[in-house]
Amino acid sequence: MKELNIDIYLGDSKEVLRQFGDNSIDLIFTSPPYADQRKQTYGGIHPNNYVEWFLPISEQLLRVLKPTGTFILNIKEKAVNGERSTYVIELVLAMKKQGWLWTEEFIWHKKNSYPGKWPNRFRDSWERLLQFNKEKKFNMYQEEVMVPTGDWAKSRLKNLSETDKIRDKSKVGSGFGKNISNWLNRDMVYPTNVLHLATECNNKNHSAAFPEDLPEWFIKLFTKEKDVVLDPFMGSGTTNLVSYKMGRNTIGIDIHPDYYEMVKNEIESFQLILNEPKVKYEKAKNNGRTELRGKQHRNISRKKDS
Amino acid sequence: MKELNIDIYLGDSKEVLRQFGDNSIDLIFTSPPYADQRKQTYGGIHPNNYVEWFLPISEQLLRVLKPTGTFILNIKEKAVNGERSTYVIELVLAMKKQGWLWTEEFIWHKKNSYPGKWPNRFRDSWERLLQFNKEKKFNMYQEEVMVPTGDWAKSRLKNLSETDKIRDKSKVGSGFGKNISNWLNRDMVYPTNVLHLATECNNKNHSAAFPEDLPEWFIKLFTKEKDVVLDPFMGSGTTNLVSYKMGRNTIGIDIHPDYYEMVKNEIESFQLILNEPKVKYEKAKNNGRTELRGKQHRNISRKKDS
DNA sequence: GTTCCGCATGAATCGATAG
DNA sequence: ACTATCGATTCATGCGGAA
Repeated sequence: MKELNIDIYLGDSKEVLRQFGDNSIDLIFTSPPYADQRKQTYGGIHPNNYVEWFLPISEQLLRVLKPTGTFILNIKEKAVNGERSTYVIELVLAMKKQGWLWTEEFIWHKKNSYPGKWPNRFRDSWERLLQFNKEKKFNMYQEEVMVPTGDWAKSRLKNLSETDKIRDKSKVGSGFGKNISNWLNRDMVYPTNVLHLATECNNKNHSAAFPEDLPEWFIKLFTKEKDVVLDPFMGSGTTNLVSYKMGRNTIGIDIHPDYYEMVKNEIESFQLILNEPKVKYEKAKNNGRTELRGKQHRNISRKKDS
Repeated sequence: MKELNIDIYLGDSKEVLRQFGDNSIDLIFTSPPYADQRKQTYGGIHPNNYVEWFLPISEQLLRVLKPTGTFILNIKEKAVNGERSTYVIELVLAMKKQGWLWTEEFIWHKKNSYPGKWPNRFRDSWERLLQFNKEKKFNMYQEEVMVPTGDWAKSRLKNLSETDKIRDKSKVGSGFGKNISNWLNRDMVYPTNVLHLATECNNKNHSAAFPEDLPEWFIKLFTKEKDVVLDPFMGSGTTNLVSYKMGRNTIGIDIHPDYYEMVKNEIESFQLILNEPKVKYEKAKNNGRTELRGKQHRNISRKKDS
C-alpha cells in the first residue's frame, strides 16, 4: 500500500523551501511570473530586478534538487520599448555562476500565439524551456516520450483525425497523446528539442499558464512513478495536478492566497471525481518528510492499491 | 537601364568592411562560423574567444548598416561537455553595449535536423536568428511574407510544395511568395517569429549552410528591389545568390580563398544558365561605389532591360 | 448525435493620451 | 522627460447553440 502526496504551501518559495531537505526533489518544473514593466503591479517584477529577485529562489532549488534531478524553467522575455529584454539570458549566466549547469534549451512552439500586428514585429509564438542540472549525469527516460515516425504516422494520423476528431495535439511534434503510442508502437523515434503544441485557452473557469501536455512531457522524460515533482510557482497548479495524475508525488508553492485556495479546492474536487468508486481518502499521517512542514501547508494523500 | 551587382571579396571582414561607406547597407544576413572547441581547426574559433573575435566585425557592421536597415545573425551554440555554451547570449549582451538594439529573436525550426542519439539530450532541431537594428524604426515589408491561414495551409501548401515549389525556385526574379499570393490571395495572415523550413541538403554538389528559403524570407521581409544585402561570412554564397535572384544588389566577403573561388565560379555558371538567351554580360564599369574597392574584389554586373 | 457557424478569449505589443 | 493607462490590432481554439 503506497501513498501519493500533493502538498501545497502558501508562502514565499525561498522561505518555504528551507523546510525541505537537501537532494530530495527529482524534477522541478515551473513557470515563474514573467517580468513586468509596471512596477507596482500585483506580483509583477521589474525586468531590471528580475535576476536578483530570482537568484535566492534558485539557490534553494539547487539545494533541494537531487544530483540526478532536473530543473525545467519555462520563461520568455517580453518586448519592451521595441527591444527584447535581456533578463532571461542574464539569468542563465547568473545561475551558471550559482553552480547550475545549463544543459539544454528546449523550444515550446505555441501553435496559437496571441494575435496582434505591429509595424516592427510579428507575433511571439515561442517560449524557452531552459534545462538546468546539478551534475552532468542525470535521470532521463527517453523512451517514454518517443513519437511515431514521420511519413507513416502522418498518413495514419490524418485519417484518424478526420474520422475520430482527435485533437491536433496528437498530430504534431513531440510525442503528446498517449493513445497514439498505444496503436503505433512500432516505428517510433526520439523527439527533438522543439515542442509543438497549442495553449489551451480555458477549459474550466480558470486558465492555466501552460497546457497540461507541457509538464506531462517533461515529467515523463525526467521522472518515474513515485518520484517527487516540485513547482515553486504553483499558480493554478497545473504541474501538480498532472504530476498526481501520473503517479508522482508533487509539491506546490505559491505566495498568493487566492491561488493557494483555488488549488486546494481544485485538488479536492479533482480527487473526488477521479477516485470516488474505488479509493478511500484520509487525512495524511505524519511521515518522515511531513515532520518538517509548516502550519500553512496542506497535505492530501491518496491510498493506492498495489 | 539598371545594374544589379554581385560583389565578392576575399579577406577579413573587419578589414574589408572599412572600404565601405557609412549607412550603405540595407540588410546584413549571415551565418558566421560557429565556435569550435578544437583550437587549431581551420576557421574554428574557441568559445572563450568568440565574443572578442566577433565584436570588431560587428562594430564595422554597425557602421555600414543604414539606420533603417537590419542585421540578421543566424547562430546556435553547441553542447560542449554536457552543457550549452554561453557565447551566443554573451554576444547579445556585448553587442547591445556596442550600440545595437536587440529587436527580436526568431527561431528556425529545422524539420530534418542532424541525426544522432545521446543519453542526455535529444537532437538539436532549432537555431537562433537574432535580429539587431540601429534604430527602433526600420524598414519591414510584412506583406511580402504573409502565409495562408491556419487549417488551410496544412492541406494546400503541402500540395503546392510537392508539385510546384521546385519550379518556383528555379524561376528568376519572381519571388516564391508572389506566386502563392496570386493563387491564394484570400485568407492570408502574417507569420510569427518561428520559421519552419526544411534544410535543403542536396541542391548542388556543395552543401549550403542554410536552405535558400531562409535568406529569401528575410530578404523579402527587410529589403525591396535594388537594395543592398551583405553577407560578411559568405561561405558558399547562398545569401548572395538568392539576393541576386531576387533583384537585390549583394556583397559577399570571405576570408578563405577556396570559398572565394568557388563562389566566383558559381556566379559565372549561374548567370550563364539563367540569362543566356536574353541578357548580355560585360565586365563592370567603375561607378560611385566601385571606386573604393580593393584589388581582390570581383564585380559582376547584369544589364537589365527596363 | 453530427456538423457548422458565431463568438469570446488569451503570459502580446505599440502608439497615443494623460498625469 | 518619464511613467501608467487605454485603445487598436490580430488569429487559433474551444465552446455553445442551431440546423
